[in-house]
Amino acid sequence: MRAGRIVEVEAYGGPEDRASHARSGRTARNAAMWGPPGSAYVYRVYGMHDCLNVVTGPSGTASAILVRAVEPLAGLERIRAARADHAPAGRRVVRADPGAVVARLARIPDVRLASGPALVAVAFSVSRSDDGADLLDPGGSLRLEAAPAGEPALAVAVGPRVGVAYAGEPWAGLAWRFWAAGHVSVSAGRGSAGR
DNA sequence: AGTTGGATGGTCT
DNA sequence: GACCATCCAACTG
Repeated sequence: MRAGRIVEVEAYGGPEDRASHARSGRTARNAAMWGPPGSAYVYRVYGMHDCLNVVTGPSGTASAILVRAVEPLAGLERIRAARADHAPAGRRVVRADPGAVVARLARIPDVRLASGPALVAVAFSVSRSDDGADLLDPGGSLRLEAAPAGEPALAVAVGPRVGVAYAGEPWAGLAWRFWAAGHVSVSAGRGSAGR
């Protein structure tokens, strides 16, 4: 079993949100965004990366929470195996030295194995076949669970969403990204504001 | 340590 | 035909 704690998310709305995939209305790609709360919306970006969202609004309305980073807590071996086995979708350019890839993965600390939206999907083997899945089903292979009772709450920082400048204002500037303040597992990409 | 460019193809214009 | 809710490698300093 693999498990982790979500430490960074972004909120996306319906057709009115110019940064949301729902901005062009309902299509085959984004149909899951109109699904019931607690279901998954999984999409592919840049032709190679899959990303996991949790639908939050009532059925018939579009919404999604993008899971941007997870702190791995259990199943580290399996998470590393998933990272090692992962072949970038459709890649044609062969890596010069496969050994270098293994060495690079070995240098990544446990806490940073799922520090990015596409990395979350790889670490937990989420793919587009999970699109529409019920994440609240206790028997499901991919589940969203409440934090254990008594676990101290994390301080939450807020800021603008990453990579949505094209949407223009007010959408690009909305502070709809939420992360655990100062947490090591938060993503730190180019467009990202970091921890 | 920080910055830049390449990969890649489905989706929408 | 252009864009894209990203990641990694290869640079520069």
